[in-house]
Amino acid sequence: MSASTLSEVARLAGVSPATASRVLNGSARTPGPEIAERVRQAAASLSYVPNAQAQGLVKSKSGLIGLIVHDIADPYFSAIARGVQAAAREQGKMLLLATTNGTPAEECVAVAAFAARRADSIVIAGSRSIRPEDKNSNAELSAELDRYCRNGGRVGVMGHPVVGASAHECYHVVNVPNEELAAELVGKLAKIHSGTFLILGGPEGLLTSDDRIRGYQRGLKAAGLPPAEIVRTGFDRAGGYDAGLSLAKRILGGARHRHGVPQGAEARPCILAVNDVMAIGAVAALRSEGLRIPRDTLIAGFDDIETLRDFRPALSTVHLPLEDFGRLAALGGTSGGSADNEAEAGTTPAGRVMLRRSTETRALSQT
Amino acid sequence: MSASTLSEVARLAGVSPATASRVLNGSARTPGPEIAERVRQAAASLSYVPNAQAQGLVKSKSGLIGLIVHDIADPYFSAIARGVQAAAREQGKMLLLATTNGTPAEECVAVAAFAARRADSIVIAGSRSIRPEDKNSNAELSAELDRYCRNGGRVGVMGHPVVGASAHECYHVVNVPNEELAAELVGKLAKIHSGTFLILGGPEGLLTSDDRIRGYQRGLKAAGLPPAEIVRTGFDRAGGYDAGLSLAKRILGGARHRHGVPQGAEARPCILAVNDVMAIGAVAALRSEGLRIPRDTLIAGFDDIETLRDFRPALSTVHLPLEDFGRLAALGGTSGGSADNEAEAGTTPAGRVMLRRSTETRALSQT
DNA sequence: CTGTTAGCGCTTTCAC
DNA sequence: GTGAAAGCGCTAACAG
Repeated sequence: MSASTLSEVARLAGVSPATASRVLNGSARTPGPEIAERVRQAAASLSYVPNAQAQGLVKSKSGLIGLIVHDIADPYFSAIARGVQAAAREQGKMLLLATTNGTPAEECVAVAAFAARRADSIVIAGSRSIRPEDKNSNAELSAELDRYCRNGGRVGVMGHPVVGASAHECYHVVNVPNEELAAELVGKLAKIHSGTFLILGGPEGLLTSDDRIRGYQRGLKAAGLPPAEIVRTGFDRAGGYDAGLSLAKRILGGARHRHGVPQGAEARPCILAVNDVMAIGAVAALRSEGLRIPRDTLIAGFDDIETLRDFRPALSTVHLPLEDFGRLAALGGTSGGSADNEAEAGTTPAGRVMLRRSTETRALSQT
Repeated sequence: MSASTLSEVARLAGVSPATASRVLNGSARTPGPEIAERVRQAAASLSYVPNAQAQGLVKSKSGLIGLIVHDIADPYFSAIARGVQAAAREQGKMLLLATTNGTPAEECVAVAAFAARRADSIVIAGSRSIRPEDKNSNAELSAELDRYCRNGGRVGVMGHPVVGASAHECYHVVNVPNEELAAELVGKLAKIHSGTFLILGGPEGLLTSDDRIRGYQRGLKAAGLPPAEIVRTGFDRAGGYDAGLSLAKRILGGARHRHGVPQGAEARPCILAVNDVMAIGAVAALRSEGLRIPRDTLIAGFDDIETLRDFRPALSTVHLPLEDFGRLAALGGTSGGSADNEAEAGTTPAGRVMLRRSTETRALSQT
C-alpha cells in the first residue's frame, strides 16, 4: 500500500492531473473556484502527500539547505545549526545535516552528497584548515564546491573563504572578526593584568585558531607587551585539559620555592585559550592539580558558549552571536528586506568582549 | 550551465544510458570491464554528479532519515543527534533535521515534510506531551505518522510511544528507563541524606518529566519517606532558574531565625531536578541568592550532559547514553549484526546513577 | 553483456 | 479555465 499520487487524486476528483497540480500546489493559473474544492476534498480523502522528489526533479531544486559541521554535539556548532535551521524555516526549506570531524576529506564527500541531492544552498560552518596534510583534500573540496556553484548552487561559509575556491560570486562568507576581537580582549586584559600571558592554541593551520592567536599577539604588542608563548593542543575540551595538566606543573614548579602555590600578581599568568571549551578543559585540569582560578591563574576563552554560562568562575570570553552567524550564512545574499545592504560585511553582527570572574585580578581569595 | 546528466555521460562514452547507469551506480549486472572505464572517464571529464532526486523517484526511497528534536542547540538533543547522525552514516544515508520547540503541532508538519521527501525513516527525539491543549495536535500527529508508516516508513521514538499511534509494527521505541533510574537515584540519595526532598519538575503532561517525577516519588516511598513536594516550572534552564529563585527565598526564610543561612543537615533540602539544565539553572539562582551547594542545599539532575561535566560542584545525576539512544532509534530493527536480538528492549543500554559533589553530605564547608 | 522501452510523480508549455 | 502531452534524470524490465 503505497502513497497515493496526484493522478489518483485527479481521477477521484474527475479532473486532469494538471488541474489537480494547479490547485494543490501553487501555480500562475488560478483554477476554478468550485473544481478546486473537489480536488482538495479528494486529496484529503486519499490523504495525499505530494512527492517532493518528483517536484524537485522537474523544478530541479530541492528546497533543501545543507549544513556541514565538525560535530553537531559541539555546542559551538549546535548554536550555529540553530541559526541555520531558523533561516531554513523562514525560507520554507529543510535542513540537511552532515558532520565531518573537521576533515576536509569528509567535507568533500558531504558537498558531493549535497550536490547530488540538488541542495539549493550549502553552509560550511567548520573552521578551514590549511595544514599540509589537508592540502589534497582541500583541493578536492574546492573543486567540488566550485562545480556545485557553477551549477547554480549557493554556498555560505563562516569565517574564511574556502581555500582555493574560485567561483567567488556564488560564495557568501560571513565575516567573523576573530583577530580584532581577540586583540580587543587582550587589550582589556592587559589593563588589569600585570603578569605574563600565555596562549592556549589549536593545531597550527586551523584558521580560526590561527586568527585568534594572531589577534592575541597583536593585542599584546599594542599594549607594549612581548609576544606570548603559544602552547599548541587539540581544539577541543580534551586538548585544553591536556595542556592544562602540563601548565599546572609549570606553574606549581615555578612557585615551588614559595608555599607550593604561586603568590602575588607577578607570578600569576593569564591563559588565553582560543575557545571556551579548551578554556574549560584547562580549568578542570588546573583545578585537579590544586590550582584555583583566578587566584593562581587567570584564564579567558572565546565564543561565549551558552551552556557554559553558569560555569564558575564565570569565564571571560568573547561573545559571538553564533546563531546569527548561522542565519546569515544560510540566508546569504538572499536577504530581500532592506533595499541597500551593499556593505554586506559591514552588517554582520559583531562580537563583544566579556570580562568576567575568571580574569578578575582583585579577588585573590576564593575559588 | 546546469549539471551534466547520465545520458550526456553515456553519449560521450558511446554507450547507452542504461550501461552508464550500471557502471556508475551499483547494479546486479556487472558491466564490461573496459567499457566501464570509458564510462568512468566520461563521467569524470564531465564531472558528473548523479541526481539523487531522480534516483529516489524511481526507487521510491530517498536515502534520507528524518530527525525531529525540540531544539538542536539543547545539549540533550544535540547528543542524540550525534548518535542518529552516526547511524545514518553507517547506512549511507543523510540526515534531515527538523526542530519543533516541542509542540506536537510543529512535529506534525515536520512529519508531513519528511513524508513528502520520502524519508526512509524518521526519528522523534523529543518528549511526548499529553497536555490537554496538545490533544488535537497529538491526534493529527499520530494520524500523520500512521499514514507514513502504512506507506512503508519506519519510525523510531525515544522513551514513549507516540500518543494515539496504531500502526505499532513499524514503530520502534527505544526504552529509556526514566522511572527506574529516578527511583534508583533517590534510593541512593536517601541513604546519605536525612533531610527533606523536593522535586523540581517540568510542566505536567510532559511524559519524560512525569516519568522521572514518578520515579522520584517511588524511590522515596521505597525508602520509607513521604512523597516530596513538586515544584512545576519550565523544562529548561530558565525554568530551573526561576524556580531556584523562589526556592532560595523559602530556604533562607525558613532559616532566618538562625544566621541567615540554614545550618545542619536537617534544614538542608535535597532538590531533585528532572534534568540537568534545570538543575544548573536552579544552582545559578540559589547562588545568586547567596546559598551554597552542597552546603545549604543538595541538588541532583538527570541526563549527565557532557558539556556540564566540568561544572562545579559536580552535579549528581543519572547518566544516559544519549548518543546510543539516538543510534538505536535510527537503526531500529534494522540491526543485522548478531543473529538473536529478540529481546530488543533488553539490549538497550541502561543509564547509571552518578553521585557527585552536589549531593555530598559530609562536606559542609566550601562552595 | 548491452541497448531499447517504459515509466517513477510531478509540472508545464501548448492547444482547446 | 481546463486537458493533453512531453519530459525532468534515472532505473528496471525486457529483448537482442
